[in-house]
Amino acid sequence: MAVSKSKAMAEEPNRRADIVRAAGQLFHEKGYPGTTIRDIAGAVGMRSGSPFYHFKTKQDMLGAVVLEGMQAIHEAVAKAAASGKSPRATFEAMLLAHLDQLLGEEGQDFAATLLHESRHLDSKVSAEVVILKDRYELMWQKALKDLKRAGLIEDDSTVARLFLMGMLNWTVQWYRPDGSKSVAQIARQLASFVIGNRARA
Amino acid sequence: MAVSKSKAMAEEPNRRADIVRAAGQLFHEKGYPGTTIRDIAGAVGMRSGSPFYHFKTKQDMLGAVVLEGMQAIHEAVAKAAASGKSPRATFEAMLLAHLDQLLGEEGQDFAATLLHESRHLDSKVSAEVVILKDRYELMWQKALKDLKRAGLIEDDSTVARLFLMGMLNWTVQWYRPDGSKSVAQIARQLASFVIGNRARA
DNA sequence: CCTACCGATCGGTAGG
DNA sequence: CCTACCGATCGGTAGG
Repeated sequence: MAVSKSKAMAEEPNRRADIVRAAGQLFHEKGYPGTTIRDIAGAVGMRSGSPFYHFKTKQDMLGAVVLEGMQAIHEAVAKAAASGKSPRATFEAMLLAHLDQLLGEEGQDFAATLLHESRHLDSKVSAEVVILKDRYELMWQKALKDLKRAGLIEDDSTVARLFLMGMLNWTVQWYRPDGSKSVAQIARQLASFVIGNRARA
Repeated sequence: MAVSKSKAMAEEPNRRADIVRAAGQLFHEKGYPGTTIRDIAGAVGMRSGSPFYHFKTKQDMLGAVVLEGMQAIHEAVAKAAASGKSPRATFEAMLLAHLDQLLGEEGQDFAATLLHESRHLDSKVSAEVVILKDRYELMWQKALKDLKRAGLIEDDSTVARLFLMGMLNWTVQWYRPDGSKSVAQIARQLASFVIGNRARA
């Protein structure tokens, strides 16, 4: 609650952002149709009619969550992809970035909602998401191509990329923050699983 | 089953089974909370109150779908596991069995609903499903152990099994029956992806 | 952002 | 399995 001084971070209460965060959490937990406006309002201390001051419809809330998740995960992974390290180190950094968005504390539910609730989007936002997703997947396809060129994997096909996405995205189903594995450990193990240990330092 | 004599297949209209099938399809398409009793009733040509002649609650319908899916996929994979072939061939047969249940025409939506809508189960059926799932996953853990013992993979840990489950179960998100890959091709490619081609005939 | 409310739809039931 | 219906809840709105 540092309101005055350098109100850089804990800014004046951004209620819209609060709603998006609460909606993301609830959409992830209970699914989009299983979440009510009253759930969301309650989670941010509002009455049931008030979220509509910030969003026109429930659909728009889903759109905001999904688009925010898409942007965040793309940005994080793109940064890792451009880090200029070796193919293996770059790949591992990308894995970590993706998992961190998906499982970490920050964008957690944005990305998870993106992956599992996108089918409930209406056509307008949906079309936008498809484009962004294609662009995102291209980054991974390129990463696989680099790994193959370096002789670290054998298969850099589209299906191989989908296998990889499956391993990454399925973590949502089993990862627990209080479990025995950290996100970084999982990323490392996944890299080894895909590449093997031939090039292991 | 096997009621009278030879009217084995196109039996007297089994309305309960019709409801389970329709419910599975709809739960998979629109999610459990997004599916209404009226949707299900409509899909089998009933009025909205009639499904309750066969099931006490909507929850019970979900339970029936999920349990049926669990049983079917377990049975199919157990059979493949016991085929007595080489570790690699057995593994590939198990992959195919799992994918066939998940993506094939038969139990299609049962298994898919199982994977994605189980969180909406109430505690009673949920507990039962957890037990069955553990038993199912044990089969896979054993398959990985056999592969490692045969020198075909390096990592047979729990997390490795979860990676594998991710690759398998994520196919629901992208597989299309009219696409360029058959289920059998995907199973084969997945085996190669995990094992590599060292032992390839 | 709240109060007060609307029409629509939901899961489920009684009675046949 | 249908007809007819119930109370509860839903997404959304008007008016302040």
